[in-house]
Amino acid sequence: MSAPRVPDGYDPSAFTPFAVTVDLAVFTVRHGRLHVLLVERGLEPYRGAWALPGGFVLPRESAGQAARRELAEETGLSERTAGALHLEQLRTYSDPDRDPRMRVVSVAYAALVPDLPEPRGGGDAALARWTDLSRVLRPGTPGPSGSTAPPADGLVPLAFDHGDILADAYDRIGAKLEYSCLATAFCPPEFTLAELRQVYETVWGVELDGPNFRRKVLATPGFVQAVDGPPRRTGAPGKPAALYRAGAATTLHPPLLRPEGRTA
Amino acid sequence: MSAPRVPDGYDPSAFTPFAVTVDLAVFTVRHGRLHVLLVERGLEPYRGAWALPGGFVLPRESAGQAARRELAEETGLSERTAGALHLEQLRTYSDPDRDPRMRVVSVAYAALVPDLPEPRGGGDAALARWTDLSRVLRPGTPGPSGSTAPPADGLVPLAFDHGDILADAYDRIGAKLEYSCLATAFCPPEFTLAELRQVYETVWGVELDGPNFRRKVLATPGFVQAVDGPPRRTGAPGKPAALYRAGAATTLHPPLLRPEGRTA
DNA sequence: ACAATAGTGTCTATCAGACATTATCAG
DNA sequence: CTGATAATGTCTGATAGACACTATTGT
Repeated sequence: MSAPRVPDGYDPSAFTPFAVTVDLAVFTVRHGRLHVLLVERGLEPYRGAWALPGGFVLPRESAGQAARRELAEETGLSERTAGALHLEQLRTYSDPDRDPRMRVVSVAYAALVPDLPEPRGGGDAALARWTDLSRVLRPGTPGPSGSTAPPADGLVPLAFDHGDILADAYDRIGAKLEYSCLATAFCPPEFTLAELRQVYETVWGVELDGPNFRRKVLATPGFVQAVDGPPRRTGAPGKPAALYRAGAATTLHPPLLRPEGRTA
Repeated sequence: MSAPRVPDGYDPSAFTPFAVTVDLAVFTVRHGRLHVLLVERGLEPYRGAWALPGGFVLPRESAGQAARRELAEETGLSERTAGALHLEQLRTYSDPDRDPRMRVVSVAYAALVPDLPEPRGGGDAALARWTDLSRVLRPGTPGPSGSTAPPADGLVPLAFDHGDILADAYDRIGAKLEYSCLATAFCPPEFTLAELRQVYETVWGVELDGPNFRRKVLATPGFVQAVDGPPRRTGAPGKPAALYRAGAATTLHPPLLRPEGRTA
């Protein structure tokens, strides 16, 4: 609760001080594979290990504002551009021992961005790299496994409990694709239905039927919006595809369920 | 992030100290209506106003542990009994001005409990009351409205941003009923399908067709599990109903969508 | 011409919703 | 018997998935 509702006589200022940070799981689709933005740690502990980008919440900031600021810093984008990206609070991690130095609770956010150039911002962003998710996470990972991720097989281990956070984030966006218009956040402002379909296929790791996907998407009012301009594009063989923009809708009714009921 | 990944030379101990609390939105179904557990504040600010139960996270506790401890205290149940109740992290509220006295971030949890006796625990629980949700929240509330809830029409205003938290919690459980087995958490250990159906009807505010509901629930493996004992119950007229227990499944595939696509 | 991709049309098994029917209780 | 509730069965319109087919491009 905001105000400690405590028995009268209790000292309301006797609270335990915590540090509060935000951690970001920034996803994008590159070359048909899901990637996540990671930074290399320059300080102990976990020096040299990979971690999710993030940082402290400042004295006059909400966690959401801190997350958006960090997102702009780490991607090297302007605050204005980063402000348009999809950012969503995931959950908060508060295990007393998640940071060996002090008591830190971290509010995790998931961000979805279209395919961006390699991060080349100043300062922190210089250490940031897009990493293929399969190098960090096994697709079949049960998600919120026990505590800090164990050094699994060929995977790159992440600092702190960031492996757990990343697994949770991956689960969440996979589930949200089913009942929200979120997939458009992975696409550039104008996109083809094939590109949109590939977002689903990449995140879910399945193949979808083109015609059926088209029918479903176009039947959902407000999901996408046709661009009337010249209906062509790309220099590849095949019939040119029509372009669409993200529509006004935010949720899908009914949902676009992934094949084989695996929500786990 | 857990560890501040900051430029070398920055002092990692120069973090802003926050107080961290948990707030609980505890729901139950009483007399066919959705109720929420509220406490009356005995201290300023918002003295005498109603608020969600909650309290500080202790030095060696996770937020989840704190939420479970508070749940036990406020409901007057034993830690053991409360440990079996459904408790789920909602999101974290961190507006810098959400508490006028100091910087407090609060991790909100939603708890679902079967119909319990009026809370009569010691201390804090003495101030707790089950309150009909319609006295606090308009069903058509857009949920995460702007900032702290304005003094709406005939509604009881809540302290701090607890009106927003409660609206978010209500949205969440309504949505979760669609794709999870959560509804059984509102029921006693053994329940009839009519009781389970009434949970959906109460939370969604709709009427469902009995036979179709039955068909759908029984067709979902692991949702409910028949109790082989005497298939009777209650002293009311009508054919006695068979009893069921919650099954092993946790998610529903495919989901049980509420009528009239209103997820908003 | 051929391969490749976009888009249209069709068929079918399945499912949700509506509702009739039967079974079993209390009074 | 009457009213109420549980449980079963039936029908129908909508939908998802599979897939054939046409249209338009690059090579």
